[in-house]
Amino acid sequence: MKHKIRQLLKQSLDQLVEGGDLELAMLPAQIPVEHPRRAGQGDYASGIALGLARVSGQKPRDLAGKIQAALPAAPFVESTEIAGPGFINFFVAEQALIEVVSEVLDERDKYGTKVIENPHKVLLEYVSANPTGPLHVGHGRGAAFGDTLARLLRSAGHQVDTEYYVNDIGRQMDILGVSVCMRYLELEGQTAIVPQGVYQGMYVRDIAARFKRRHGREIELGEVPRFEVDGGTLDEVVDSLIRQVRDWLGEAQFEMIRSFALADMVEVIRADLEAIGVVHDSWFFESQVTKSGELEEAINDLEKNGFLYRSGGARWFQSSEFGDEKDRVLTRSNGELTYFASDIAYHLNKLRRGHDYVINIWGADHHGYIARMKAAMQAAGENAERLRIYLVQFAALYRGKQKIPMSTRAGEFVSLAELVDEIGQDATRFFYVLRKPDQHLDFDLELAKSVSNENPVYYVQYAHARICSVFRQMSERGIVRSTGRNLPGRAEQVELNLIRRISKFPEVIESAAQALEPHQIAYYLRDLSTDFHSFYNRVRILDGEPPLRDFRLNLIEAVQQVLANGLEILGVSAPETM
RNA sequence: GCCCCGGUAGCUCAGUUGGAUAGAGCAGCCGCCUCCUAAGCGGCAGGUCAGACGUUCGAGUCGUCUUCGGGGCGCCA
Repeated sequence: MKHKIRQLLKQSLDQLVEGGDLELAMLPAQIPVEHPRRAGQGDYASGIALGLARVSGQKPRDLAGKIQAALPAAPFVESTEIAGPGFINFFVAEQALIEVVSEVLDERDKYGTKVIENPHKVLLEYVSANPTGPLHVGHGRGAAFGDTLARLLRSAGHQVDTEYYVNDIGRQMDILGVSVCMRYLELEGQTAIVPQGVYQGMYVRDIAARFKRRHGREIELGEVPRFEVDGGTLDEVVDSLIRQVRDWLGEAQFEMIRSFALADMVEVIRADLEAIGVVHDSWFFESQVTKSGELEEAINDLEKNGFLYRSGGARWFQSSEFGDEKDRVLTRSNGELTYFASDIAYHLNKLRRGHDYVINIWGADHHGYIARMKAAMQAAGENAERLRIYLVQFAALYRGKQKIPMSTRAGEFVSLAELVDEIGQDATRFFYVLRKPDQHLDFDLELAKSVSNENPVYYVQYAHARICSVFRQMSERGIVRSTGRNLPGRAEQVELNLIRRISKFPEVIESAAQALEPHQIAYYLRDLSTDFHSFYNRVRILDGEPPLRDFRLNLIEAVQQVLANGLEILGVSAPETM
């Protein structure tokens, strides 16, 4: 409907250009059409005349009048008016609104979808937390956001592939391996040490226990040494411990434990995600780019293009050439590659798979990496514009007023799994997505638990369940709807409000998808639910005269459908009873 | 010191790319179940949009500065 209004305005403007009242160059790329805030100002309004007034040297209201006069007639427009400083308000014909109900009932779960004019093929990477511990509440936000975004974009008509990038090699995995070794020792009745810097959480014991069950017989502990952990910085102690454990167990046995821990951890994470309905299309392991040689190729590309140099025994990438604030190390002076190096190879891999855009959802703590990653893509000869990186702000966890620190290494965190256990998948997802991504999120556990019955998600679900209930009643009373969809007489205000809201659903999907803002859907559903609950309280649907009754049944069925479509995007269930 | 995000009702947050008289939920107060689910509805009250200046017909929205809060600035991941 919005597009149709815009179309009318465009035709009018074109005519004025032809008549010499306006010049083509003055026209904006997109003609503004909005919903007036106040009732009585029409269904749609455009401030186009206000914008054009200055550049064309005409008074806004005069110009608005010319535009209005040149508007082509359209059956769905009841009337137009010039209002305020020069707005053109559009009043939609009641009949056109009523037809929206039919439209929803014809299109069903397709209503509101495929609203994008030129669909893209998109690769969306999100979560990608290191497999060194279960997901915590902070990761949950990225997971809920990313998954909802994927659903939203698909719904709007884009083609989306989702991926999880796993850092499966490097020091962190060694530390995880050592941590599991220590807990395994404990299970064998030996004395183990778990100094600071080694993963402390209970989940490490669980991994060790599963390892023992599966592979306990294959491990030869031999003489367990006394581990030296004195002196040096935290990092030095940890590195020394890794060496000691490797020497003691031998590379083969250590690798066995390390790789088991990795696989086990990945499974835990996969299960954590599944518990809130998040499933990635693919999982990409960092080791893939090393084994395939892509890592070397990537570095060669940069070298060939002349953006690498050596200094202080390390190999640097000239990211400052592309707007980064300083150059970055690719190969450390000890010969090891940084994670940045394999990240470059991975992102080149993604950009070369044939998507229009590659979208990354990163935690806000990674914002310093955007410039260097885009720099690397450019240096390697790719169009960095195709890589879109979006940040999701942190979720800080509170228990009442008490802030809960979150550290995987220290084992202090509230896991996502615990959260979902306590407040459920639907409430968890809705809570996360209710905030726009660039807003800090204070997740108060006490509150989330105590107000769980007042969570907006139940308000929306309740609307859906209530409608289901009306249809159950209808069956019980043996009521059979006629197939006609006309409304006898005039619609009431509550009905029109509801229909207007339904008619906006496609616009909301378009807007939310365009802005990558899933929260718009959540707020829309809440508003739709409000309109429905109002309507429900105002009229007795089943007690009306058959023609009116049947129209209202169609109306709430349309509401039910839109609620279901919207909840599907959020990954929240649409229950039939509550 | 530099960079990113934020500051809107007592609390948690929206605010449709600069528009008309700034909204919702929770908390508070007053009403509504003989009736399809009261996890609901109606009403009241609640605001210097952190502050200042600027841009213009018009600013919660854009710019500069100040201030407060969160995060980031490594041959860590």
